[in-house]
Amino acid sequence: MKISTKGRYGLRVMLDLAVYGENSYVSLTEVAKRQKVSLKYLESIISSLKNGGLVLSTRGKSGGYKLSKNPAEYTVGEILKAAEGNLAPVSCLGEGVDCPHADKCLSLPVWEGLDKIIDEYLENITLEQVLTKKVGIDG
Amino acid sequence: MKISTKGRYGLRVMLDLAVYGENSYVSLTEVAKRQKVSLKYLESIISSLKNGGLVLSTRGKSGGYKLSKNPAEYTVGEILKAAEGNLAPVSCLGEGVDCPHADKCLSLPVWEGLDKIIDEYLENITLEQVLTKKVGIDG
DNA sequence: ACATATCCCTGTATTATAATAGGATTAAGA
DNA sequence: TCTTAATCCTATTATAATACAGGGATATGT
Repeated sequence: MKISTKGRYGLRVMLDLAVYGENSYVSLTEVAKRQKVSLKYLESIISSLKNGGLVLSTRGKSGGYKLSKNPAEYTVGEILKAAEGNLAPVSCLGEGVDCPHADKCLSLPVWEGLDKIIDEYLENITLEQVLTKKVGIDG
Repeated sequence: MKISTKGRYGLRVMLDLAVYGENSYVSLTEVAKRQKVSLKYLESIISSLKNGGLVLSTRGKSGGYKLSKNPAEYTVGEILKAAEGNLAPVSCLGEGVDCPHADKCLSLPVWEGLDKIIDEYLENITLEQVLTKKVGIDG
């Protein structure tokens, strides 16, 4: 039950862009140095965020990436989903999956409920809250 | 964010023992056939459940495994923890881990909160509830 | 004694994830 | 035009998870 590095680094990149890219584009080279991850690995991760429309980019001199909206408008859930692809705790809950044993699977309701509470939790935290340390462990 | 096969199969073994081992020991060979998993793989999984005291065993003829208490007395959380080792969504939340960057890690509160709601959810479902399909997706 | 089944250890093939590297193409600013 | 940096593609290495196999030792009921 681990969040993959794609998800974790994806969130860190978004936080980095929120901090350092408020009115300008930030080059990935800078982000990679600050986050101590190779440029090449971040490249593959941010391409998912780009495809999901979570970040904007320009090429060339003084180019780079920046957020496409305000930190308060992102949920951690949408960031992790864009970076990881899928947050479902079992593969049989993925999009378009239709397990033939679903009707007699006793465990399935457990995973469905787990998926639901994870999704609800992550969709109710905004990037802004993470940034300003307003993420409580209670409530 | 996937539950590993150890956790999933561990839960299935416990459900199998609850159904077929109410007043006798069940051999792993039987469980393996029913669950369509190799005996050897199940062997390694059930040894964790045995070490955690979740199942009892006897060797020899008509030996096998059975639950050590009533299905209503197990939580899904304790079963998954015994089978998987650890349910924390990031490794820095594991037992005895003390990350030196914890104080300035913006993401950490997110993972702590996630860990907490996952744990609360799984600790509030009993094996009995799973068995009798009393696991609701709501509430 | 014998068959059975746990217990335990090593080994192995496959697949996925993690992390990086190299290089070619394209767009944009100075 | 030159430099910079995204975009995109393939490839490599290391590590972990998945799933199984073989075999030896030990305990147990008949």
